[in-house]
Amino acid sequence: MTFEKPKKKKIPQMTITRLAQYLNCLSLLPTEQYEEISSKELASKIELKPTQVRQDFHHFGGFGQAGYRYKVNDLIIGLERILGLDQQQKLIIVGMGHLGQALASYKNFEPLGLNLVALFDVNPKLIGLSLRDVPIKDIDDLPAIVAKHNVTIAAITTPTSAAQNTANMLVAAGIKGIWNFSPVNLTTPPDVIVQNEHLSVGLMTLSYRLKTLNKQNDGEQE
Amino acid sequence: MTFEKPKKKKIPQMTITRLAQYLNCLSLLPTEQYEEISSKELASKIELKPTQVRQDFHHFGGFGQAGYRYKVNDLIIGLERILGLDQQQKLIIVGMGHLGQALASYKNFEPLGLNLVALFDVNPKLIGLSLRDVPIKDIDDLPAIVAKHNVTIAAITTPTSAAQNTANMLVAAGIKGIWNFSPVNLTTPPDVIVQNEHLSVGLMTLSYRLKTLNKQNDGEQE
DNA sequence: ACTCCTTTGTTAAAAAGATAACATAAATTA
DNA sequence: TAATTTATGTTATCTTTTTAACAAAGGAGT
Repeated sequence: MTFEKPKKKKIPQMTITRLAQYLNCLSLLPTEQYEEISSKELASKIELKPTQVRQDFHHFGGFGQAGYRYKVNDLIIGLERILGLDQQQKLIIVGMGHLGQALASYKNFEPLGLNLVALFDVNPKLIGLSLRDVPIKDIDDLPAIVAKHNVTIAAITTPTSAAQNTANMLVAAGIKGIWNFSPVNLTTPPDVIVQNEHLSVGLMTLSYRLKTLNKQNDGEQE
Repeated sequence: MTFEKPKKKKIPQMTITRLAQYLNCLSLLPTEQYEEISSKELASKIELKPTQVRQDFHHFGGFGQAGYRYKVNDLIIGLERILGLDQQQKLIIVGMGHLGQALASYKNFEPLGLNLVALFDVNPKLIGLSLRDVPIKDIDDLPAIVAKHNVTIAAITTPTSAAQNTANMLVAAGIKGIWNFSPVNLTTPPDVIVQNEHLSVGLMTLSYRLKTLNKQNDGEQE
């Protein structure tokens, strides 16, 4: 009912990840068809058990009441609030290679309350151009732009070799959260949050799961 | 010593993820400087405790012997083996938008034992071109190419609306592992493994962490 | 050669997380 | 209107995972 405060108890990291998954899943639902949804239905879409969903919600007091199913809209609003997506934040992307361009064209930032302010690169040929009306700036202008627009989040999509230097520059400019797409484990001050998006880790996990599945099916031959 | 079999005990999912992180981290080390590494050093790079590292390794019998530090090369080889990266596998990418191109230019596939065989798209203007000597093919040719080269893994980088159909096609073609970059929760048979790379989930997590950090610093006002 | 320090492997304890069981409440049907 | 079904909130139990403690083993220095 309240979905207000974590009540001083620690929220498990995995719960937060799942809340984000719930929200991602819910926002993809056709709104006409799904005005309401049960924990059972939602769980099945993410391959979880209904209890897990309810327990996750319970950390925040729950989002419905006994007997009713959840109202999808209430869930979305509540989850957005918990995840801090109700307050608009400013975002930049550093490194306009393929990956940076991919991110810049990503349409789902605005619905998440993220406002893409500027893009950065060192390549003079790119500087001055725009992607989706967002200008590509010289990396030297970064501190000024971050300060001017009060940017809090930055995505690093530079080559590996430039990642740590970029991070240093971002920290110096006052960035609070780094969304890191480089494989590097960045060194940053404790008050700066780094969210790693190490693609190779996902790929390795997939490889492992494939291998173990095969072993099971093959009767563990080697 | 043996790092051979999981000994019938279940390996925690998080352990696998960490093994991948260890490997990612180790492969970035300058080889001359780091011939050996201790659990303490490795742990600090990923912000873990040394015990965690040793416990993770212990599931596989360990990689060193008491008194010695780990030999980086032994670790790398052992981890690659556990993760199934020692056996070459074939990979394709479906969807040659920015993200697909980013993936295709990703240089770290080969070191992981992944062999990028072909790229696919529906856009006639792209078909026939090449990226890093890998040809872009018509999506209609997918089944034949998968069968011919014995491709096991496919990355989905299509638009959201095409993701499920693409998955269906991949499954029909005999793909065993799907590396899914679309936000959709795909429906697939149980013997097909889906590794989701839901970017928005990472972003939401970052947002949450930023919010809670601020709350702590602000003394939980609101 | 012996002691001290460092380091890993291993086992045991503690903490955390997921699952199940149960109480409560609304809607539907007889 | 009462009974049944379906649903969530909540608490308790059980399982998993992490952390700590300890034993074994090599290397360095005296």
